[in-house]
Amino acid sequence: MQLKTKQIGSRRATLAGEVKTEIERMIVEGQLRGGDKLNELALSNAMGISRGTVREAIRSLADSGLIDLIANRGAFVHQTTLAEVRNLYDLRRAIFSMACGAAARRARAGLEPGLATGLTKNLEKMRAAHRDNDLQSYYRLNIEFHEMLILAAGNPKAKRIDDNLVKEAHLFRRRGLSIATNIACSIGEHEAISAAIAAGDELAAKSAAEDHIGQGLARYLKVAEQSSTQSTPDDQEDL
Amino acid sequence: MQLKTKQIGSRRATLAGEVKTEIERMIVEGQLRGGDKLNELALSNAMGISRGTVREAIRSLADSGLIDLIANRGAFVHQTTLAEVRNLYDLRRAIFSMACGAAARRARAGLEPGLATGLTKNLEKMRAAHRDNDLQSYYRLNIEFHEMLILAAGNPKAKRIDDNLVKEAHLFRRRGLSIATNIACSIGEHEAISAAIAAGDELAAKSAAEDHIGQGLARYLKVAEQSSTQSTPDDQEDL
DNA sequence: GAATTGTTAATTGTTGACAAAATGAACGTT
DNA sequence: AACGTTCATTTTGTCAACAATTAACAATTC
Repeated sequence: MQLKTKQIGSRRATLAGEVKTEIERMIVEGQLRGGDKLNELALSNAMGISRGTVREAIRSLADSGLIDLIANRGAFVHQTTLAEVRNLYDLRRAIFSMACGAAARRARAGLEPGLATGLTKNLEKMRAAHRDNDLQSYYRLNIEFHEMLILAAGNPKAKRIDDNLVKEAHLFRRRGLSIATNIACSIGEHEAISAAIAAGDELAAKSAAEDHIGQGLARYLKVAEQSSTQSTPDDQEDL
Repeated sequence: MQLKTKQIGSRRATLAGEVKTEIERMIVEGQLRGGDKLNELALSNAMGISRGTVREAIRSLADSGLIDLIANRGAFVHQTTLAEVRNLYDLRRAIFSMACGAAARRARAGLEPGLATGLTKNLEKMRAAHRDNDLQSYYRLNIEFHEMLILAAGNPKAKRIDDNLVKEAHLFRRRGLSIATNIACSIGEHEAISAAIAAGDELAAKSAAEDHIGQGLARYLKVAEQSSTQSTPDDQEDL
């Protein structure tokens, strides 16, 4: 008899870890914005815990790129510039291309059963979401598509890095906008990737992936450009 | 006249930061090996500082990939497996290729004056070091070559990620071996990269870079294979 | 003798207190 | 008004102590 009941209820591993994810959430969801200072005392009071624990959480978050640490002055939410966004996308393109190539290779070798069908199913749902104008589903499916691929590459580190890159890019000015506007521009690109994977064509998968991220940057820049010229009010809801 | 020279020489910003680099050094130089536990109390005693400071240093190091954190059990030096080495090299190839492409583009645009001559000078010295069998210089020049290129890409984040990847790959079994044996196999590859950069040929630079890292992995695996089959004693000195 | 259960020692998690540095306001001088 | 100085306040850096968890080992049961 093997009972794998590791955690009753929803006990936590450590407090600091919980605080870390909470701070990360606050940043990604826009509750904390680029340039904002993370006051240790204020945070610890707000959360009802000790300052040291908050400090530990901040430190463990610092290397991800979301937070800048300045000695004796504190921690600040990183302010991503346009130039950095380009650099982040360059990195992401390189990594995602590598991942899709690896995924194609592994699929061809039979190491990723269900990947091809998973991708096509995702595509169907995405077309449906587009037809129904269901932005929320579309957004979720888009993330799922990328996740399936980068997981299929069999390179956990690549996923971790990519996740961090996405989060950091997300910090540039008003996010959200790009999502709402870019809807449905990328289904064709997804189809190209999916087809290459299904065919087990590594090179085609790589170039389709590169193209996709490149187009994504172009769309992103276009929207960022627009929103910066017409002085939009702050938008904060997102998902 | 007072120019706010707060830190002359290499004075520290914070104690925890110093401890961090010290622990990192211990790991990279092999004083601490994969699987070893980082005992907070022992480290703090050895360094003559408080446990909390050591703890903070460990936490800030955890996300780099060098250290695994297990709740309530402590911190352990990450044990890199062969499969992980392959994955790390896949990532490194993607990133370095991207970087060399960007460097070529920027060089063509005149944004990186001195890059081409820097590379050729490095190559000359490297040939000399090879001729004289000066391993130490060769090793240093090799790092310098890569550094020049990844800096010329104008993507600081790429450099940070690449540095971490190298460190983590370094953790696989006995390092050092690969360095001693692989000497001088890669000058030709460096020449190809340098030529592509000088010509401002982005595509050629990318493929030369990919080839270089790919060959590097092949060499690495060959040596790792050898050393694992003949049960070598521990080697620890390195540089 | 092997496995399970108490019991104790070692280690990590968390907290509060003190020291050092930075911030900002009041103030005087030019 | 601009600039520097002083000084109180705020905030970060470091430390030592306490609580909670894990690991080691003896005691007990079958």
